[in-house]
Amino acid sequence: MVVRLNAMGVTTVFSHTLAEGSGFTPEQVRKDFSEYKIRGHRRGGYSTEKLLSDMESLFKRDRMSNVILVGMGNLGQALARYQQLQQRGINIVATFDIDPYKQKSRTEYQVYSMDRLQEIVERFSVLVAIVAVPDISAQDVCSQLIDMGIRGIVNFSPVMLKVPEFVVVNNVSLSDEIESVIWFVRSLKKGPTLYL
Amino acid sequence: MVVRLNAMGVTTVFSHTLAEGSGFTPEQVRKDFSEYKIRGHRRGGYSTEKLLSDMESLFKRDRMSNVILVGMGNLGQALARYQQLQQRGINIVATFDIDPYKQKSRTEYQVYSMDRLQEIVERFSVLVAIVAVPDISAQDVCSQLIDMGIRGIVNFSPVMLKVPEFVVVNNVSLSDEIESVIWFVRSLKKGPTLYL
DNA sequence: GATTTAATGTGAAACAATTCACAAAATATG
DNA sequence: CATATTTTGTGAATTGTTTCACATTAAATC
Repeated sequence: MVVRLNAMGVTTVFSHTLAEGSGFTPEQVRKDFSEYKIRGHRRGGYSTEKLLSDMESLFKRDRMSNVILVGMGNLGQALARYQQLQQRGINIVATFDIDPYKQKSRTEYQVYSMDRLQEIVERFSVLVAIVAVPDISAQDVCSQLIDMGIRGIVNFSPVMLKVPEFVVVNNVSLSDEIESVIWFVRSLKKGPTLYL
Repeated sequence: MVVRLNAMGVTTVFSHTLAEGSGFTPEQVRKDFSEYKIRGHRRGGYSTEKLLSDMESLFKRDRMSNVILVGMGNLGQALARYQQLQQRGINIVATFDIDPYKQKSRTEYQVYSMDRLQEIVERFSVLVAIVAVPDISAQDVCSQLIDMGIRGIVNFSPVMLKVPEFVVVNNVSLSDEIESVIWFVRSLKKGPTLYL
């Protein structure tokens, strides 16, 4: 958003502008900026240029993050072709699948077989992996990854991965996201957060 | 999870079992069940069979929910082929795209052009739509959908949709999910929740 | 059948997040 | 240059969520 504004030639933004565009309240925006020592001007708002550089260093978007993608089924392939990741500084250095036929896929990426994992993780010192494999193999793949040095996992499979506490896991469930909207629409009030 | 346990012949579960498998604490599980009047037995835990039927009626998974999918790019196609949705009672009744060539896609779904929207939303009384179109067309598509009676939107585009208050929107950003893991791994402490 | 054990169910306490309210600063206006 | 206006920055109040602690129940054991 700030990128767009800056590109449009806007030099300053106000907390309420950012809030409207991002779904937060102006107070939340200011509190969060404040906590990370990002300062604005009393009356002139925030400078888009300064904001951009502050946020780049804060999120460390200045250098690209190398990640690997394991599992080249439907979702894996979609992620591999997903433009936005590059723009956000997320660089998929390699993709993997047990099935060598997935190599035929229409992705520009080469799909490696699992036995090349070690080599590539080491070569690019990759710390984060995206797991988009079927549930049955998720835990197995996950354990392998951790052994090879992976310390962060974005898990698209619907199983709770068992990991040591020094590994961070983010579980993303597309079904849950859709189901929660269905729930809201049907009941028009807040439902339980629990999906088993 | 409960489905699997029940299929395996397990007749009772404890709150701590469910907690471990789902990433919540036992207290959270019990509180949530309690709020929705799902009762267990003071020593025998919860009956999987009863749980299953209670949850089905609670989430209204007993009948299928009809949704439509707009935008058959990479992500759209992946979602259209995503098995898990069916299992969760989410039924994609039709898919749409402005580009008629997307009809050639390897999906079993027919891809309709946008002018069939009205007809199909009405015919199947669809209330929820999944939006996986490029950012530039997101707001436009969204407004059309609402005019046609859609009341819930799962938004995969990176723009904040402007909607009337009777419409519920769930914004899902795959980049954010990945970036947050990168953040955690790099800093090993909690970062800001704000991504602009 | 008395006692121990293992679980639920739920108030109360602790903690976290959000909103409110307003002083301080900087610009704009007359 | 005095006054009004706009916006930040942040304590204080509110609201929401998670954890704790324990009474209650039912089964298991002795």
